[in-house]
Amino acid sequence: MESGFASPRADAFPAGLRVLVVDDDPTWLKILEKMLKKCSYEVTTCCLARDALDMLRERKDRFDIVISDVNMPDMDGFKLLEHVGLEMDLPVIMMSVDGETSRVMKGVQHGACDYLLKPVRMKELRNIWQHVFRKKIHEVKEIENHEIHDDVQMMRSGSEEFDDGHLPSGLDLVSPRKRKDMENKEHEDQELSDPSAMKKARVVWSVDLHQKFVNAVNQIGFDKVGPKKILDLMKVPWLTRENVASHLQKYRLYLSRLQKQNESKAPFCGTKQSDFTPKDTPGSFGIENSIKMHQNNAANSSYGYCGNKILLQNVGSEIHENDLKGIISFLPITEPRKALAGDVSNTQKSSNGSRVGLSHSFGSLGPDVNYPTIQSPNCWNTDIPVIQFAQKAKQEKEPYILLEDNYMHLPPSGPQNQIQADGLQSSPPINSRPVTEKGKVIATEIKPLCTEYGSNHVGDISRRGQGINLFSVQADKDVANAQAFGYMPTATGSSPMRNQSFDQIYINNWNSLQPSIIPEGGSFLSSSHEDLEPCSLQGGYGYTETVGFNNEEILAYEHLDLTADPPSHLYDGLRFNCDYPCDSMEYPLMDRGLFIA
DNA sequence: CCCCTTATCT
DNA sequence: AAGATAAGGG
Repeated sequence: MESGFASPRADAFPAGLRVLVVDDDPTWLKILEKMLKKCSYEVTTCCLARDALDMLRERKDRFDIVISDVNMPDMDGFKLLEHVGLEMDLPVIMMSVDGETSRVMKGVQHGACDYLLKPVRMKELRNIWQHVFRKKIHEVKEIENHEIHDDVQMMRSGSEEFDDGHLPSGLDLVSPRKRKDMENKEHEDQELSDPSAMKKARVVWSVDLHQKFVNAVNQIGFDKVGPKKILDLMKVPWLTRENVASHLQKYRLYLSRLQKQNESKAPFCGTKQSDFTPKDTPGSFGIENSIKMHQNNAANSSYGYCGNKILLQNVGSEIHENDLKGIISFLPITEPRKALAGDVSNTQKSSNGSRVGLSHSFGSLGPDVNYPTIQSPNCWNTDIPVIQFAQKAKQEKEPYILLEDNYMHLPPSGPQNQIQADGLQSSPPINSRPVTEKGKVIATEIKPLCTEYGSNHVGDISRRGQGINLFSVQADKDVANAQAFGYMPTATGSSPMRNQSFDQIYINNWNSLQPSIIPEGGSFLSSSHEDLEPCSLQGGYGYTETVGFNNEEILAYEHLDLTADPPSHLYDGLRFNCDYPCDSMEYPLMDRGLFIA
């Protein structure tokens, strides 16, 4: 299904939304451009309405939305609006300094989908995608009336387009459901014309999304998190505070559940892996077991919140371990490097009665990372993480927003999973030393990922911070990613993983990051991973660089006075140091899991 | 108000 | 179970 919205990264919608800004005042242009870019939109500016019109005429599909000032010398904004409305089907947002009702009305009458008052606020811009989205829904619904689709089926059948992680073109954000008949049409139309009446599509917290979330949480600091802050840091325009709040609630819930689990099992930990095993919903793929093992093992390689805490601490924040309410506090401080994978069963058995087994593994983070490998042949699939979600989506009755490519990747059937999984699995982890425990689990030791910085930072983290099992199925993919990344800088060239599966993982992963890395360039897709590679390495691991930026700065920018240009260095700094990709790379090994238990 | 948390609903 | 929404509090 084609979409009018040909954003490079449909799954990252609305990142990459192509906005044309028209304003005769260059200062405003600049401000708006920056603000819009901060929303991860792709911005084109134009100070002449005529030029704008020309551009639009030249290629109607070059933009998703137009924002135009009302008062312009060469052409009245309304005129432009009229033309655009007439000649192309683009949502247009008008703006002006005054909010005179008649003007606004005129704008709306002429077909403006919105009317903004200057100074325009970030919030408003962040939201403009909705107009595109709305239009998109219209289209989808229209199509729906003619074709019968099962959404999941559709996704699957079209999976070739999606599998490569390249634009599935379009807002498959709305999963179209089967349409009964025309009876509903009126209802639908009503929905369409009145978005407020429309059932909101649920946000699916995909791996990537959750990753952003966790990164944000980490950045903020555990004791200081709040939905709003997280939202701001995540820089996902379409996300609402409520979304985040809800997710946060679940996240906390999950963590506390985890804690309890750990508390009760810890004394005996190591004695029974299965005790750790959460009750997974039985699945038809037969991967449940491995997943469980994953989770268990993953516990050993996930560092939860603490990492960042400690990082912050290192940078001067006054954070004490007990600040990590219930998250870290329940875990004892462990000596680093004490436990290697090889010792796992050992250490666990000899645990001193306080979840040491778990902690030990954490302790090994810095230099030695316990890395969960999967034995089951069909569970090592980059795409598998989605399964839970995908299944859910399948049975879900309401429209789902499938925001990340992961869902698109879902292979049609088990076998395919297996194939990929096998492929992946056959590539042994780097420097790995597999250790079997109870004949089920293979724990693999991984050497320091990034020794240069690892000793400084990660080392610290591991030393003091013990984590929680934030991993689930999804985590494994991410661990893999982390490893892939981690190894990049110091790769000795002998990494088989890199050869075989790195690219795939890497690309998959980066695809979803792209919008935030290249908000400016315009050519999302053209950026191959070669382009990205350096970025991931330098920016990704530049802990010291990124740490300097914090919320306040971001906010400062956001509240930037309109008369003044935002300091470009700051802006750039934000973009390159603080944006998601870099952030997310800061702690490549941490917090990469979803908390689906 | 705005934001956060908790409870409840779907 | 995962997310939305309502309710209550600072």
